[in-house]
Amino acid sequence: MKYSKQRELILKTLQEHMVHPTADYIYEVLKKELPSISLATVYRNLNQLAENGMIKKIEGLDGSVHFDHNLSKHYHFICTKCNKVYDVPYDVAPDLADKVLSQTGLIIESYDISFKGICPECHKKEFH
Amino acid sequence: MKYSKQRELILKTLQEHMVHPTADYIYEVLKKELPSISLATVYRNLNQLAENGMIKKIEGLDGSVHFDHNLSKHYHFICTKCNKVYDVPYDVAPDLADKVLSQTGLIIESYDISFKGICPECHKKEFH
DNA sequence: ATAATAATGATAATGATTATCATTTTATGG
DNA sequence: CCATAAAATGATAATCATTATCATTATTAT
Repeated sequence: MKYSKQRELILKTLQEHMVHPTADYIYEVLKKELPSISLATVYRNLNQLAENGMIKKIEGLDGSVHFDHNLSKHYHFICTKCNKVYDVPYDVAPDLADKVLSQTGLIIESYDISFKGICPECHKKEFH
Repeated sequence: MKYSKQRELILKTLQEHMVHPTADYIYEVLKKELPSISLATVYRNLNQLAENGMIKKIEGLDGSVHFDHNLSKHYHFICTKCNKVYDVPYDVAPDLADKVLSQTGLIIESYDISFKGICPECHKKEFH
């Protein structure tokens, strides 16, 4: 993997955004800094970074794809109102791979939990 | 929701297939029984059934969407080779909603776990 | 039976992602 | 430090799953 300014900027942008952005969101943000950047380059690099384990891909409720720079073990909470993604600490369900192995014999490489509910922000809005 | 033969057949087909089929797979199967059926009808009804809680939508690894007639609580194992979906029993991780609530304050409506790994079938093929 | 409502089939439209390809950038090694 | 090979880019066309549209048909309740 050869260095490129675009890839560096994409990774930096992902790390600076606490939300878990989509490819298109990163593209829109980066256009301000590097107007010549192409949407294809953003997709290419996000996928490449994910394949190399430098970032993670998350699937949203509505089928939307988000990216996460946080490599430490954790899960995700997706708001059913606004589709935003939040982190949930790993220790709510540690070592599930071992449990699955002993109960089913399946060898687990990785797993992800997506919790669904209404986030505090949207919950607030419900009551103005 | 009004009765229709198409919806009944779609639900029946889903129930008869142990795999968790995609909309297109169901369409291909049903065409043999009811050649006049339209792909749009299959999509429409699967979504409608899912909205009414009669079946469940699952997101695959590659972004593909599968449907599941099994409403009892359980999780999913997705093979990273063949993308097939298998069931994992609920009791490998029961009552996570309560744990998340007490640790984060987030109110969980539902959650799904997708385990990833290589399924026994693909594992066999690796060594012929 | 009839009127109201919902569902269908066919197809066009959408939207996100990927493929293509000529050009440019990066790494390397003589 | 140039020359070459390999990889990355930007622009855009292509793809593919899903959704929207709409005229027609089927279902339900009165």
